Amino acid sequence: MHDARKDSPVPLHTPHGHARCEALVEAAIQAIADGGFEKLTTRNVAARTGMNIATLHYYFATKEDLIEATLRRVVRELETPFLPGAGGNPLIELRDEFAATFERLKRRPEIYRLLVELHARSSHDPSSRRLLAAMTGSWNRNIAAYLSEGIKRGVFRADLDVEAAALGIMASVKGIVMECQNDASRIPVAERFAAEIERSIVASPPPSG
Amino acid sequence: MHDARKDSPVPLHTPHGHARCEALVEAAIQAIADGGFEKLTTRNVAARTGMNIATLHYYFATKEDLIEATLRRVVRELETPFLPGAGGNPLIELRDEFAATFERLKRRPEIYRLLVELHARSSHDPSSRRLLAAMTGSWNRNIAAYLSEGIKRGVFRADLDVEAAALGIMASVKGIVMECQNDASRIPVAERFAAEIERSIVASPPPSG
Amino acid sequence: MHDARKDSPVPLHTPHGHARCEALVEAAIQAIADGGFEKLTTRNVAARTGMNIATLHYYFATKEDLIEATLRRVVRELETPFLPGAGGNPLIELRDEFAATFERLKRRPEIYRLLVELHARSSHDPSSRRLLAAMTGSWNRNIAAYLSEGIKRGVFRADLDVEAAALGIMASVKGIVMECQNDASRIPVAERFAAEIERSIVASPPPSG
Amino acid sequence: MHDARKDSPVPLHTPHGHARCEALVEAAIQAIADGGFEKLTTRNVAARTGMNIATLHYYFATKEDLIEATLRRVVRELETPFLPGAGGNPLIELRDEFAATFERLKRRPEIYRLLVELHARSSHDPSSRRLLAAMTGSWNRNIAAYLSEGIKRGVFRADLDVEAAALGIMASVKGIVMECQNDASRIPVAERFAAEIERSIVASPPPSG
DNA sequence: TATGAATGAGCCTTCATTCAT
DNA sequence: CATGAATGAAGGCTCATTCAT
Repeated sequence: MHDARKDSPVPLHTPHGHARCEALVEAAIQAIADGGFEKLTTRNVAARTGMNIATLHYYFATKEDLIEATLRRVVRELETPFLPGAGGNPLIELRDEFAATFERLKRRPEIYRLLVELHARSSHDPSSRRLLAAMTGSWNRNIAAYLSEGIKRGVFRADLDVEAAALGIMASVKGIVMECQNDASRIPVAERFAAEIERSIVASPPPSG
Repeated sequence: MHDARKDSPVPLHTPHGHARCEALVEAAIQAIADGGFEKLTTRNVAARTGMNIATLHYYFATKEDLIEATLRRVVRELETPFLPGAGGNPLIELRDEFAATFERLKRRPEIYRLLVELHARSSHDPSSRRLLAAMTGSWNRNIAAYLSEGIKRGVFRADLDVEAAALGIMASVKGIVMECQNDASRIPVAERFAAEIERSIVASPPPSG
Repeated sequence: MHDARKDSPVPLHTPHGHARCEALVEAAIQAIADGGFEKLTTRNVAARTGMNIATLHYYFATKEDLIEATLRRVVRELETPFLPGAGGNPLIELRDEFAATFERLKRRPEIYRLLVELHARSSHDPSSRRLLAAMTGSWNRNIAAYLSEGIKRGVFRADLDVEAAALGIMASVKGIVMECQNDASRIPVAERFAAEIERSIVASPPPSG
Repeated sequence: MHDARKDSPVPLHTPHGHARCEALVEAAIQAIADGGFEKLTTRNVAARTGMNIATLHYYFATKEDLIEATLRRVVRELETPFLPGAGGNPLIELRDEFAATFERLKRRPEIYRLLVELHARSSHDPSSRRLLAAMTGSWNRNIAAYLSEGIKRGVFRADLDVEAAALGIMASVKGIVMECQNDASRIPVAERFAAEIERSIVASPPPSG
């Protein structure tokens, strides 16, 4: 969709240069997580890496470039490896969906902070909107794919509204993130909610007997 | 629920003064909706109301004061009138919950833009966090209350995990908002998802026959 | 020199109005003593008296007017009542000169803070310069007068350089003020210095015998 | 005596940078001399050097930093080189004390304007107070040292109250400055006063014959 | 490749002053 | 007389960006 790895405007000849870009992006993630976009200054980011502001601008010509690279990095990190291929079990995939969310919420909350910031930003920044749309679109397709597959296999309810359910799963994940972001103690409750969603999607066992 | 109208630091003697404060807050809402907190400048807000920057500062001593008043206003506007009193029908209330969301999403999307910004901001701003926590807490209690009432009346499933369901409903609402904010065409799909949630909560009709 | 009591631009019909002017001037003295001219704001002064800024401007059209009135008040307060008339004893007057300084340094240090501010200000403000010149001039004449009188009476050394001594006494007073302003513990030492000045001016007792 | 050259918060790598700091400090001296602290604005100082305001802030992070450096510079310039070493003649040193004052009063009056401002400021600014106290303390010790030395050598009166005399000399110098600052024509008179002080300190010649 | 130095633009805030009531 | 409301003009400071080295 985008012309590949346009993260840095500078041709990164050396691996050293690549590493510095990564460091800057990671610093930007932390900076935004710490204080939102308002507090994101090139000085701050550069300082976090021990680099000079001018050096930062050498790698990212403009602040906007750095932000784009940062958000792209967030999105990449968020792309859970769905491999709904051959032997993929749709139910497992659904569970993984939620499990990955909860896991990341505990281990790398910054990413979700940025996800919320990305949503906020997408309302007024076309570039962010495109990025988010791309991410949401592919995520949505993945979910729809394994839901369909699950229905075909009889794992999920036959009367499932796939489109609505796909949106619902994404919405639930995002909503859970918002609900738990500032209060980790709500995670267990959210996990019970996730389990309930699964149950409501899974096909009723055939009446035994 | 909130401790009085401390929105403005200036004792508002006249209704005229009150109106100007309102105008400033509304302008701030639009400004944030248009460009996020990054673009929220006192100049911008003042200009939108035709006032002088100094006049803005006459009503709100600091930018932070204006932001607080603005977020408080958003929260107030978001407090859907739950009237779970006497004849309140829990199922209707649940439907109203979603209906109000969809309605506002169409008619006054700015408020939800700000809700997302509020979530983003709450990660690093204690004042926002408190405000959001207060709002979420009271919302959560309201939902839990009508879920319990519904169970008692036999409208909702007897085995419902009230706590998880309450969180789930809030998460769904927020998730739907995020999903539909930049793409109104997704609203109908989201409505189908909302209907599905209702169904999964409502008690199964007794097997006829 | 100045056309009398031009302290307030408003004809003070009522004693009430006069009292408020006084209050404002006193508040200004305190404000300047507390934070120098830099911190002298009309708001601050008005607040100290419980008045509105607009009320202050009713009595003193401009900030400059208030400052002038304030400095004039300081000068007036500083004019020690020299009454070198009839029975005036020049030596007593000299002692009173220093005594009054030390007394005021303890009891009303604000006035000397303002005196130093007045000197600082006189370097760049013509109005202050004129005021200070007038004060210094009359003070100088007074001192010279009683020095001359004292010489005539044989109380002071006959070979005294009156002009230099008059300047010296003023300089000493001002210098003592600067030396003791921030360190009251130096006052006793300064008093010994003052006594020494007296001694060096007084006529040597005729060689007895 | 002062703890290093912390005048600028920026590590001055180049002599060029050092020169610009000097230029800014000198411009600040002129600005304060011209209009007092009230007229001291970063814009004004920057303009006097032809620099940008942002450039000023590159060298001095805050206005306060610039002021401190400026006052420190004044103090440094005021520290007359007393070299009371081996062959130092106490009487010469006393004369130099006054001579240096009169000389500077003619050649570089700005410095004394700032000295008066420093005294005014020291009443309310702790940093200025400390600086002034340090300067006064070391000056006082120097004077006391050569007075004592002079007494020991029989140059000065044996019954001299060293402490009081030291304070008196400082006070006289400061008072002379205040007296002559706006009226250079008074300098000759002040010089006669200074000569008188010398005389009153010097030991009486032994009665000849 | 890296950085010290520099800057134009802009931001939040304060201030003296005015004016209708 | 007195004051609430309003404002034009600054003032201190920050920021993204540039450029010579």
